[in-house]
Amino acid sequence: MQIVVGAMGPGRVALVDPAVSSVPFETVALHDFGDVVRALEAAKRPRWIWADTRRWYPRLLAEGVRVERCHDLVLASAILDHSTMTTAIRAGAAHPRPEWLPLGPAEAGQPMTVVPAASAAHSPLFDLLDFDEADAPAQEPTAGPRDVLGVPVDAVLAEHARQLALVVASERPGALRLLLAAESAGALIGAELHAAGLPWHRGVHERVLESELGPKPAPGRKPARMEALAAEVRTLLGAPAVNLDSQVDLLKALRSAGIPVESTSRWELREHEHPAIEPLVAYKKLSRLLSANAWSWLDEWVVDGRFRPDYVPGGTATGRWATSGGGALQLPKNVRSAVVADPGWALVVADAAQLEPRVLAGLAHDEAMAEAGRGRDFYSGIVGAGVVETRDQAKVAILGAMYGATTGESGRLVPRLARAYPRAMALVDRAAAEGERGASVTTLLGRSSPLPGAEWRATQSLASQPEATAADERRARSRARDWGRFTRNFVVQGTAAEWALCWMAGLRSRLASIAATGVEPGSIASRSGSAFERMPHLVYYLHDEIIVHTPVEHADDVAAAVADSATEAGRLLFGGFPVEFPLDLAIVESYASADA
DNA sequence: GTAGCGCGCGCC
DNA sequence: AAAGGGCGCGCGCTAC
Repeated sequence: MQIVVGAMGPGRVALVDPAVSSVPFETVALHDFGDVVRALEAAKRPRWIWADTRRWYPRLLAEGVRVERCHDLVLASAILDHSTMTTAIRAGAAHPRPEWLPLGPAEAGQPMTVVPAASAAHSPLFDLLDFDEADAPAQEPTAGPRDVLGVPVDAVLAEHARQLALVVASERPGALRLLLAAESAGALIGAELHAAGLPWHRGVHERVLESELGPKPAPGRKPARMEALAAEVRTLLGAPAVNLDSQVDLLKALRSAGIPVESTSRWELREHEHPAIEPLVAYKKLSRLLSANAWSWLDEWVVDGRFRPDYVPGGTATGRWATSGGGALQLPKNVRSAVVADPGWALVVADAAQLEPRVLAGLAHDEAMAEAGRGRDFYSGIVGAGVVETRDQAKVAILGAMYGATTGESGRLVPRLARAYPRAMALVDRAAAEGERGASVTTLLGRSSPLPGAEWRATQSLASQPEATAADERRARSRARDWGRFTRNFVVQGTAAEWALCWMAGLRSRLASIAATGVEPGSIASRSGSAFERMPHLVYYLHDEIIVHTPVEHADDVAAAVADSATEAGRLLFGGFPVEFPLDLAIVESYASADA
C-alpha cells in the first residue's frame, strides 16, 4: 500500500491512497500527525510518499514513530530528471518538473534543524515545505506560496505520478526502482542517524586531547605543546616573528630559510631536508586537531553523550552522502576512541574491504578481476595473479586506474593492470572519454553525472576555433582531462554508493526484525531517543562503513545481519556475477578497537 | 563587520 | 612515495 502525504490548508496534513482515489481518506492536524502515522504504520506498513524526508521524518522520530518505507520525491527527482536512462522519455513527452522541486542534487534537502523563516525567505522550497509556521494564526489559503504549509497534497500526488511514468518508460525500470527505493531508505536512515546520535564519551575524548595537545588552554591561548613547537620552528627558521598559521607568512619564512617550496603542504615539506620541518609538521598536525576536533568541537557537537551530525543523503553528485556541520565524515582516527557503547550495549563496526575495485569488477563483468578479489584481500589477489610484485603496488595501481593517474609510480603501473584486467580498464577509460567530450556517464542503477558548466564549454569551443592559440588548446585539453577524471571516478564511486545504500537498507530492515523478536526483561535501555529504546540501530555511516549500536545480547545476530546484508547488496546489483564483498567486522565496546 | 576565496588537511 | 576522484571545515586574507 502507498500513502501520499501532503498539505491541505493551514496546519493540516492530508493522506491519500492513490490506489483508491485522489481524494484524501483522512486529514489531520499537524500535531496529531505522528499518532496517525504510528497507527497506519502498524496496521498497513505502507510506503509513505512525501516531498522531502528531511522535513517530515524528524518530527515523527521525535515522537518515537519509525516508518519502514518511503518514497522521497525530492531525492527521486534529482535522480530521474538527470538520468540518461530517462533522457528519451523526458525529451519526447511533457514531463515538466514542478517549481517546488529544488534544481539539483546540491540543493536536495533542507537543514534538519529549524531555520528561522527570515533567513530562508528567499527559498521557495523552504516556504512550501515550512510547517513551522503552522502554529501561526491561520491565513487565507488562497494567498501566495508563503502561506502554503507544505507542498499541497495534490501537487505531491501529481509529482509521484510523473516520477512513476518516467521510471516505467525508462531504459531500465528495474534498476531505477531499486535505486529510488535505496535512496529513499537512505533518507530515512539519515534522519534516524541524527535522531539516535553516535554514542560519544566526553572523558575519553578529553584524555586524547590532553595527551596530544596538553592541558586545555585558557581562552584565546594555544595549548602549551603547540607554543613550544612554534617557538622551536621560529628559532630553526631564523624567523622570530613568523605566524605559523598564516600560509603567506610561513611560505616567505621557509623560502628565506633556504627551503624552496611552492606551498606549505605537508607532502611538499617532507620532500626537503631541514631541521625546522619535523617540528613544523608536528605543529600543523596539532593545529588541525585543535581547530577541528578539540574542546570547542566537543562543546558544540556532543550533547548528552551523543554526537548528532546532520547527514545529507544524496548530498554529492556521485550519490555519496554529505554532512552539514560537525565534520562527521572526517572524524580523525585518533579521536574515534571516544565512540563508546552504552553500558550493556555493544558496537558492531563493519566496513566493506576494497569496495570500489570490487564494484568495478562487477560493473565491467571482469571475471579475472573478480577472481583476484575472491577471499579476503583484493590487493594480495592481484599480486597472486602475478600482475604486480607487491601489495602496495597493487593498491596504487588500482587507485591510479580508478582516479586516472598518469604520472608517478601509479601511472607507470596502470598499464600492467590494463593488460591483466582489460574489461575493467576499458570501462573506466570509456567513462573518462565520455567526460572529456562533455557527455555524462551513468552508474549501474541510473544516477548520471552532471554536465560540465558553461565555462568548461567555452574553453573547449574556443580551442576549436581556427584562431585558437597553442595555449588555448593546451588549456582545453587539460580541462577536458580534468573532467574525464571526474567521470572516470564517478561511475565507480557512484555505483559503490549504490551498493552501500542497498547494504544499509537491507541491514535496517533486518535490525527491525531483530528488535521485534523481543528483548529480555530487565535489559538496560539505551539513552538514545525513544524511537530506538532497546533496539539495535545504525549510529554511523561513512561511505563504506557502518556502526550499529545494539544491546549486547543481540550483537551476534546484528553481526550476522550486517554480513547477510552485504551479500544481498552484491546480488541486488550484480546478480549472479561472482564478485564478493567481504567485510571487516568486529563487535566492540569502542570504535578504536575495530581498526585491527 | 562580513562575504567569498584559497589553502591545507581530515576522511573515504 | 606521489599528486589522480569525492567531500566539509577552519583559518587567514582580501575586498567591500
